Amino acid sequence: MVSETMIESSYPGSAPTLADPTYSRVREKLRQDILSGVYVQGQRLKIADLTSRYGVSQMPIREALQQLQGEGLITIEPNKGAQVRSVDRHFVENILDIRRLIEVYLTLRSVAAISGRVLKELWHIQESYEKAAAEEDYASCVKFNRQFHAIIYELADNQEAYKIIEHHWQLVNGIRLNYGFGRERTSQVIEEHRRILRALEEKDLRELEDAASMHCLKAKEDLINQMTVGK
Amino acid sequence: MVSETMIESSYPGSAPTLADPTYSRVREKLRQDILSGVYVQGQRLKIADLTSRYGVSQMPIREALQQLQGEGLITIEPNKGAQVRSVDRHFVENILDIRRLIEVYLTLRSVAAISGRVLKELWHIQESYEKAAAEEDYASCVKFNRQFHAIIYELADNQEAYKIIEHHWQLVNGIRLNYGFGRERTSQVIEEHRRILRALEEKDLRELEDAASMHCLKAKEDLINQMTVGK
DNA sequence: TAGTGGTCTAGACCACGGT
DNA sequence: CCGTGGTCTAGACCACTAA
Repeated sequence: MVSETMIESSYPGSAPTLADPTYSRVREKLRQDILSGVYVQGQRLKIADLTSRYGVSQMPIREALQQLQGEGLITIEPNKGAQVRSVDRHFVENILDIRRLIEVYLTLRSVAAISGRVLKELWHIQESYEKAAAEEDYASCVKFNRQFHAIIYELADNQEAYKIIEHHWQLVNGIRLNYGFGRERTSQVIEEHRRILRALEEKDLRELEDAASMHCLKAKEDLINQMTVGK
Repeated sequence: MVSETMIESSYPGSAPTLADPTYSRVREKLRQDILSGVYVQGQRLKIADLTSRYGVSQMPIREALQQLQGEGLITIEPNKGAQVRSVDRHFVENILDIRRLIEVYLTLRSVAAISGRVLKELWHIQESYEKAAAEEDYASCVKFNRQFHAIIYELADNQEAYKIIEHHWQLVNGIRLNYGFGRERTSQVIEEHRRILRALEEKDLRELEDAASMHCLKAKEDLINQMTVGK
């Protein structure tokens, strides 16, 4: 019997668990490799190569590739296989434009369902964010930021739209991991979130739309900036 | 029953190379069955049942289910399998709201890349649409409508956004197959397309935004109306 | 014509959910 | 504890692409 060597499970003898199946590990490894430039733009990802490199069979490789295609990191052309897509400025702008459309829409829709209890929860998360920011604990910042928006978006009662956002999250997150945040981004985020919260409290739709839109535009600006600096 | 024209490739523009693979046939059959009410809302779709019903193994069934989940027709919960989702008013509104956001955005963005040659082509398609409408050839209407928007959206240079639209197209199309169009919808579409074309010619962004938005809103209104009548 | 991709079968194993 | 879902392997076949 051939033992699994290239990609290891948590411990010897433990089969792939639901939490961490093989295709998931392959996907994460591939995402990282693509974003950090191990594969050059346009490079073909051959199944045979990947199976031997990772020591797994076709299926998990295919699954991982499909998912990465869904994120937009690679393209799969029929009968030609997978190609690494260049994660360039234009591509990132495209993604973030879509995010902005949907995030503004969801934020506006959330107003109808917002309650005092939810507002209190949001302010509490905001507080945690600010604390984490002060301690330069950026991992927590990312977590609280996600929670903040997740709560709002779930109130908007459009699961389909929310799924699209979620879908792009991993990708943007992956890019962030490579390029980081701008120095003053966290303090900007704090201000922007506060502005959104105040508009939510007042149920001022015009202000809320502008606040949410600006929040996305600033995020886009920062990420694009980090990418050009990082190069 | 179902005409050959409705069976199309997943990739717009390229002909299906393989004679419909198994997962594709299963997917189409399932989509039709769900939309026409063979399965009741919330019903579990068990793999074992489906494999014996269609006489194929697990893989193509899984593939089909995954794709239908992507369209939103079913939900897949971890360790609980697939459930039929109710294609109700709320769900359809959610989808069409997203479409509207993206379609308006793409239409506005296309302005920068529009040329006299493209405009001529669009007017030509519009002419074909009107002719097909006069002859009550609705299959052609659907085709020309799709071409009309496809040309505009491709000019907008945001493949990611376009993919989202394409993704929902099959679903909306499937719903249309079951409920049809409102009696006067085609003549409304003609007027709406003409308005969009005129705004494109004038490069009047404000008018264009309104025209595109209204076009989507009217389409949504019509579909929702057909669904409530059809019930 | 060889290489590669796309799909499918058959069988195996583990993990989770409800009886 | 059994049914079911989720995943993986191994091997096979055919279609398409490119040399």
